[in-house]
Amino acid sequence: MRYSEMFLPTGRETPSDAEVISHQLMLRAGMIRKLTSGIYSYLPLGYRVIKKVEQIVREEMDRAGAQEVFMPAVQPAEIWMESGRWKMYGKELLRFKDRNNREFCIGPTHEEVITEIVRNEIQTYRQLPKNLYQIQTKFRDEIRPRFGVMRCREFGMKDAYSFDVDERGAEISYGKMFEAYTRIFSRCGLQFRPVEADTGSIGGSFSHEFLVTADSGEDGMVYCTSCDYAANLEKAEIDRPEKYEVEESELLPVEEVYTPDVRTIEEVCQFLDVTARDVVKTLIFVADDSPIAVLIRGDVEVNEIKLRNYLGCDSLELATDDIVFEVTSSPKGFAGGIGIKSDIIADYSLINMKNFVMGANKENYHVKNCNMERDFAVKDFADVRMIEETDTCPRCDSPIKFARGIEVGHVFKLGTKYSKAMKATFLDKDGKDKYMIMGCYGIGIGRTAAACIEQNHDNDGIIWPLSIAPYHVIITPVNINDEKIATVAEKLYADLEKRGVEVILDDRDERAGVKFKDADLIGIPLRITLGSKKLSEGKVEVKFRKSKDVDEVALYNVEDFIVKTVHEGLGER
RNA sequence: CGGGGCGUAGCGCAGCCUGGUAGCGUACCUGCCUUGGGAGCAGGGGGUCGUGGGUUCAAAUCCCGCCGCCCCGACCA
Repeated sequence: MRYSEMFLPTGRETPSDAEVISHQLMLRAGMIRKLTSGIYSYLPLGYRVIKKVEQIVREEMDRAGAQEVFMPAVQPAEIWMESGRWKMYGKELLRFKDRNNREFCIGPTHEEVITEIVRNEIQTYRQLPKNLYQIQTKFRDEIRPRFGVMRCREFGMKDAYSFDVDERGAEISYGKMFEAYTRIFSRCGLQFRPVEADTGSIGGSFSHEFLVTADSGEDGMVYCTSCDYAANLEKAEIDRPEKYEVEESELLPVEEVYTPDVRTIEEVCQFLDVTARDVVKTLIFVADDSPIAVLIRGDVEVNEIKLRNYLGCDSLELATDDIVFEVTSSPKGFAGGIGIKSDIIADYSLINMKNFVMGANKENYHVKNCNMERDFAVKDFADVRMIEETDTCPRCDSPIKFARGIEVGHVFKLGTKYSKAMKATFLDKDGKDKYMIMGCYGIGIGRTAAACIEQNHDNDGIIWPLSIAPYHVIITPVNINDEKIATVAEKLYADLEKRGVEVILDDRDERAGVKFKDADLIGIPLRITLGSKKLSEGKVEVKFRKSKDVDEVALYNVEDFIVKTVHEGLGER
């Protein structure tokens, strides 16, 4: 395409409302424009990238045996009521009524629709397994959209759904998707890591997130320095410690101490001259309307996801001040295990604690030398804390490390959650009706492109890998008014297009510097610079955006050189 | 939903405190000049100052309501 004819509004200035680098660069490179909060248009350059990502996704999904479908964005409330999610999904589900006052939503995901299709059309095990996918616009009314296209409300997503006759089959389907995802993100030129993840509101038995490593990522992950264990921070397990008796620390008598206005762990430590490891903090939660006390060592944090999973509750939140008063008979800051009016769950971190400090359930008092069993009863011990960098790998006990990442893909083994709720059954070999075992698999398309920019940019702009670059090559004639240069540029442009190379001819009557800046900003992997001096020697320059290397190539050879470089870069032939 | 900030030309911002002809940079148009990393000079076009009301002789500026956007938190495949 001729640059002069393109709709490519690039900008020199960084838009003030863009926080992360990918958002800034997508705006500056004329890839996207915001319509309203969390809702973006893709301009031609951006849409070309999206289509490249989609194409890679299609090829790898098809290779893995999945088939593409296209489902409605607008969905009737009935199927969501059937699955139980009309109530569960909350405000993120955008709901509305049609002219007949019937309720609808805009699909944030398509488990209900696909299950509705499959249950009607599949009767026997002979028709299974099946894996169906689509690439479609989703809508999730995010509480706070941010980071441009990375966390927005309307976004393009590939979602796939597998249906199997048994657990074993479902695991094979899951494995195929896992492999396909690995290929997809590799082909997109991303550095990523699959990590064990929580299943969240989608539900199901286990899942992996594919996180693109980036400091700007919203997800924390932990990985083992020795084995291949890696998990989302909110999922990362912590082993139950061995119980051991320490001889010299015999149980001391309980002692109530006056601690006026001493509420936080920090204040308690200072006031009583102890460390946070000697203190137990007591948090009151409300799980599905009933209060529960969680005891945990003072220096570590409660992992609410783990707690929610352990309790098996739908809603979980920290108790309000009045509920705290009801349960502990004291204002916030003095809660403890002794005499509390609720069940107590103790984190594993308490197992070896003796003679610890705790709130007294009495305003302005704490208790020293508390001990479990002797002083109060714990209903159960559980792993409900956030992992720390000083912990060790739950699999092999080696040191672990933390990193941040952008979630670009998520695979779930759903089991029968939806097939049961929506009665998706098939007739098995033994003549009995059985529920299909499902899996679901998502990839955020726009987010994948944004993640790629987070990982591949420099001060001058984006650095696309060839596989998803909007164009492979940009031809930059230093002076379009120089007839010789213009002629060569035109011929090279036509020849490269003929060979199937995606090429921009920067035929604008601009100074060279302007063209260079734009070429760098939009991140085209290869630039052919045509200047009069080199041209008179029969040479042109080929500049590599990523390495900044410049190759001098003979004019007669440049077409082949480019074709070869592009093919090699795309991993062809 | 709680807290904070912002809304003035396509973009980035000043002006507001202390009311009195709406400005700067950039981008855009015309001409000259220039042509290997966002040149220079001259001339020019473009703004209901988010919106509704109030105060005032007079409101971008002061007061009240509303809307939008951004940030922090809570929340979230």
